[in-house]
Amino acid sequence: MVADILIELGIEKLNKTFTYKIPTEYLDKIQIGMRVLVSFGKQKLEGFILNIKEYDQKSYSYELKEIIDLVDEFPVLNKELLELGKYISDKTLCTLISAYQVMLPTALKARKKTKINIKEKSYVVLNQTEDEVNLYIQNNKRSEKQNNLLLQLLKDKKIEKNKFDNNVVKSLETKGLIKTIKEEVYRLHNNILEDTRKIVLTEKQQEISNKVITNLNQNITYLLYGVTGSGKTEVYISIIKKVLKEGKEAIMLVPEISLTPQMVNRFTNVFGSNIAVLHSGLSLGEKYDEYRKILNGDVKIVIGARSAIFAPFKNIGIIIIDEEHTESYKQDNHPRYHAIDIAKKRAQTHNCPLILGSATPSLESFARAKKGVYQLLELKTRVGSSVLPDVNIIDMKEEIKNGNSTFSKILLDKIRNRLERNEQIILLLNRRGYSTFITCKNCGYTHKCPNCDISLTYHKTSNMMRCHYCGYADKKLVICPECGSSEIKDLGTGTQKIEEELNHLFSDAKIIRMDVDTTTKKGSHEKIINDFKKEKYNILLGTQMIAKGLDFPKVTLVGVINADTSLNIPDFRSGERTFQLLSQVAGRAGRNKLKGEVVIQTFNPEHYSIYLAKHHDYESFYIKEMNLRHAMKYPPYYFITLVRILSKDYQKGMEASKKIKSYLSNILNKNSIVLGPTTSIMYKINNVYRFQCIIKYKKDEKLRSALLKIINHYITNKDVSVEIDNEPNKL
DNA sequence: AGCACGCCGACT
DNA sequence: GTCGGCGTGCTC
Repeated sequence: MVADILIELGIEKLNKTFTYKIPTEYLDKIQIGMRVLVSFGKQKLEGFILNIKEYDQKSYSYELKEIIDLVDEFPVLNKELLELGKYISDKTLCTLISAYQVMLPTALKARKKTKINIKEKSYVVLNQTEDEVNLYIQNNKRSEKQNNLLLQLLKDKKIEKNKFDNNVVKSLETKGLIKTIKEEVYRLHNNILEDTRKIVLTEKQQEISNKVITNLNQNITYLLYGVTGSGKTEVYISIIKKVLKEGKEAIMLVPEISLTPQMVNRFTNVFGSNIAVLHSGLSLGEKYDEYRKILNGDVKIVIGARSAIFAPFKNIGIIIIDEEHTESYKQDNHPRYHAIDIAKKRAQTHNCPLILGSATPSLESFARAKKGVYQLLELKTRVGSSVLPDVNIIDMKEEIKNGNSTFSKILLDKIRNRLERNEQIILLLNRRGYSTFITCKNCGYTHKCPNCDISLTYHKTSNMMRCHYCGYADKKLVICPECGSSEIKDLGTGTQKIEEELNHLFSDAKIIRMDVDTTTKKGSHEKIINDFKKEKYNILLGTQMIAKGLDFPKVTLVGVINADTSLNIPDFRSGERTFQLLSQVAGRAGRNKLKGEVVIQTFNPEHYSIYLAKHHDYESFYIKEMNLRHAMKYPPYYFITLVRILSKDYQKGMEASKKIKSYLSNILNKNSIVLGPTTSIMYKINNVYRFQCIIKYKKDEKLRSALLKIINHYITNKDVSVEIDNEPNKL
């Protein structure tokens, strides 16, 4: 027998299998989906077995090598995952091996290095019958310690080995009375906090839950559109309960950022330790163990970020994707899969429902719901006595005239007022660092990154200028290198600067800042949230990471310092992003009995993304934005594929881009549109120039093969590389 | 990815 | 003459 092996190397040229002979001693153990060790050229590599077949000698003109070793006892890729990998590689135009690798935790990837072990604990158990042991104890009056161990073992059957003196254990072992066994232990345990809050569903929540529950054996995609604070989680819990009762399993995705212990705790309260949690904060060993809990059938629920969609359950009863509009559900590096897409595929294979939940669904999803592709479920009101907060929009053009720059008078008054009442405040500024850029007042020179050609951001704490794209850092300029002037000014405002101003304005207030710079250490994110919740601080100031899912009952004021930062990004989704962001932060205010208020500062008060967020009016926003998308031929009316061309050489990159453009325009359908080539918004990152062509199409059966041709053509080109991004998040 | 083969420049 | 540069091609 021989086996077709897919080698661990993730390059296009090796996107095929190699055949190896199976040594007879492995014949009864070997299975498709297992990892094996093979010699490949001069090197030893791991690979996945994709096929096992009879050895037909005449179909090979060369001598086949033998498999060196089996890596696994059981397949790491089951039938479903093997198929799913093909789907991913087909959809995202990646190699099959990278599709398989992305589905697995590091411990189970085919890779010669990284070995992550199963953690084991040693226990001692009796090695003879109870009668024999009792008899021994009778006759062994001299050794009290040995007798104690045996007596305890008679009672408890199994005891951790290190609880006893090693000499005692050893001597009993040599006498054959006890033996040591090893058992797997998981590195992570859900610490279940007792929470007596009983979940009582509102009438509306119950209705929605029932609707889904009555169709649990159908592959329906639901869009659960529920305003912030409407209690979507309670609905999820009630549905999962039913799914477990039916003996099936549940996958729930939440954005990485809202995957906090508090969030998980709401589930452990109901489901105990029946949950595996998967997120990027875990160590490789911990991730492996959470994964093994699923494999071993020890849990029926998995809660996690994007990659949890690959949880190897065998009998999925429901898939839930909360905050479905979240960008990070799409992986932004190769292979660029979208978790919603994978979820649909898996829900189909398991013939189960998929629920997409959001207060601000992506236009694509809402459009599908309107068309009836998804079934729309709505939660229009908040739970209990809490109501949606009042939103004030402040025109900063007016404020500037009155001499107020970063803070409007109204926002300052309201902050002061909350501080007096001892209520909490959240302030959002979508830009980290101290100032956005530094300019010479005399000649207009701006300090830019030499690798990426974008303005460096001043970080006051380290007194350095930093590039937020490549990490380049430089000392702050004192003298302009162009004209020698010392009239250097910092413009634009980052979170650091706001923090400083707030400290100055409200010297009694305790302020905590949360952005990428203060949350790099493991657990720091968690600590900030906890401390704020415990009211150790009055004001939480942060970037968009504070917008999602957090629930602080004492917050009655949310301020958006500059709503325009996300609006001014040249991307067709910037309006949608702004609306979502404003709605999400506004949703942080007044989540309890205390009424909340929101202040949005902007230079574009007349922009629909801003004034419609004031009225929490998603539907009007949807209509307005859809008209625009229709007129401009953007999603959801058209599909978009981005072809990105990368080169260290500007000229070569541009030339290749032009060739690609003309090739595509010629070969694609007449009603498909090819835009470009242009330089990307970030036109140079880390000294690599970036160009792009955008393809807009409704249906184009020639697109796939055309893209494959382009990829294959540029594999051999050492100066130019090409990336394809289907349905890109960002242009 | 790594490693061998191969064909041109400056060196003990 | 040869050591070594890295371009090209192959790995069951």
